[in-house]
Amino acid sequence: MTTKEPVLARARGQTLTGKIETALRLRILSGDLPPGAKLSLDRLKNEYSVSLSALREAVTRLASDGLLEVEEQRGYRVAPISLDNLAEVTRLRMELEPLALRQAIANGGIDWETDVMAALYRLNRTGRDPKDQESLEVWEAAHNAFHLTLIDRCDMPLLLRMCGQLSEMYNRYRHLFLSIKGEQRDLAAEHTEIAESAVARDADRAAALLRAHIEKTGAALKARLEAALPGQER
Amino acid sequence: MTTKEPVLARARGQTLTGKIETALRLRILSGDLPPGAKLSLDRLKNEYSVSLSALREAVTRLASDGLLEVEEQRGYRVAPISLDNLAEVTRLRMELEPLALRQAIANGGIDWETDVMAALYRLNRTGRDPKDQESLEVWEAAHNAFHLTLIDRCDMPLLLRMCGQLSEMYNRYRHLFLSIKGEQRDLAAEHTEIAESAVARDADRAAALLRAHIEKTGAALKARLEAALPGQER
DNA sequence: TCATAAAAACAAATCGATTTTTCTTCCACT
DNA sequence: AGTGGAAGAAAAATCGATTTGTTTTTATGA
Repeated sequence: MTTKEPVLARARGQTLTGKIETALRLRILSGDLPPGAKLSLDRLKNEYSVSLSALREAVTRLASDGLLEVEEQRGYRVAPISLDNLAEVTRLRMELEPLALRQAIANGGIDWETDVMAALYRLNRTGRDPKDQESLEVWEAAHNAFHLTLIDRCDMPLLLRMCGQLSEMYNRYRHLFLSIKGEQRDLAAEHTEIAESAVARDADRAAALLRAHIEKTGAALKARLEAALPGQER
Repeated sequence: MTTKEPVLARARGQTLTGKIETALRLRILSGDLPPGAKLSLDRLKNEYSVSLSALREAVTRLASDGLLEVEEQRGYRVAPISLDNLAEVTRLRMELEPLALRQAIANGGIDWETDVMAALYRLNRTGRDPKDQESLEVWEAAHNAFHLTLIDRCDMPLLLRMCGQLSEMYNRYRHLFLSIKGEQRDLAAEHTEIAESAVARDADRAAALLRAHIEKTGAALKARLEAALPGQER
């Protein structure tokens, strides 16, 4: 549970609704609002000191991003998690991100190549200290930026939006279930290979590597989730 | 421009917001609210005799479905159309629907087969009379139902939502630019082939046929759109 | 004791009015 | 004439209160 004033004040230049949306989004992605939890609009309204109208619009937007589920006349709840859902998100990312990457390789020029290598450099130079919450956030930001930079030049707004939403759901699972300790992979090597194939215009190889990268992360998450949700059937 | 009372009264059991959403959605898809048009919330509020809160939530939902675009502090406008957008929608449908179809073929049993053949039968028995607006609507409903039935059993809610949104955008282009007169294709034969391959569990063939089917429609629409938007560059 | 139904409590949906922001017009000044 | 900017108008965002619908509780009859 976070305090309210700082969170709302931080995001400037936006509309109030946008600020609340951002604040709630962070709480959902971080697990502060756990999967399946019912949202009391009344309570949130007081917590953030806003009117129902603003709050209502914020949760409507979050629902459309798949972070909340809405039952008419019965309120909102945080989107539940499940093995099925994780499998679908993984599967769709495996299809869509390589598609976007191929297009980006076709469209991108020297600027794009530069951006990719820059994002890779920053990511590989960013350390993760399991004990330091802030370093984890910085690493995640760099990781997200790297994946986005790879595909950003695909020039397909709808596809980018889909990939963005899927990544967001993915990050929630990662926050909830993936501690760094268990990681046995050389992530840096994987990222570097992907970036270098992409910049070298080897679309087939880059797409295959990206697909495998997503699949591996998905498998790791699945293992953790299975351990955390014992007895639940597919 | 439609009258208000009947439209809102027709959709029962829903929340008021839901009714407005449905009414506006129809007007956008039919072209009654043309691409790029600015929405005056004030005018719509009076037109439908509802409060701003309800209307606001309705347009927020439509925006999240990609039918409206929102600029903060500056209002909503109907999503514009373009060759680029049409190309992206076509491309994504070509990727996603076959993916869903393969999964449906893997998952579906005798019930699914039956549903597919039933939807095919209804579609092929539904005539289109260019002069009769109602017959066009009936045909379109049958057509949508057929495509949805094909992939419904993929058991991937996120994927189905994406396909649904893309189809919706597609149907808008069809309404705006595709008269039946120019159609030189044997649509019934295409649909029949797809359905029969699917039911016969020939996933590769069914997916390829569906992909080609979408591509052909996309090409036809592109030609019409190019004719209608002269001088506009890709 | 259980089932049923009325009623009280609670929460979501809607409303009308107010505040804030953006857009437009018009005037002063160079 | 052209630029800058202030005043007014229009539109979006927000608010607090009311209405409508859902859930829970309690009382009644079999």
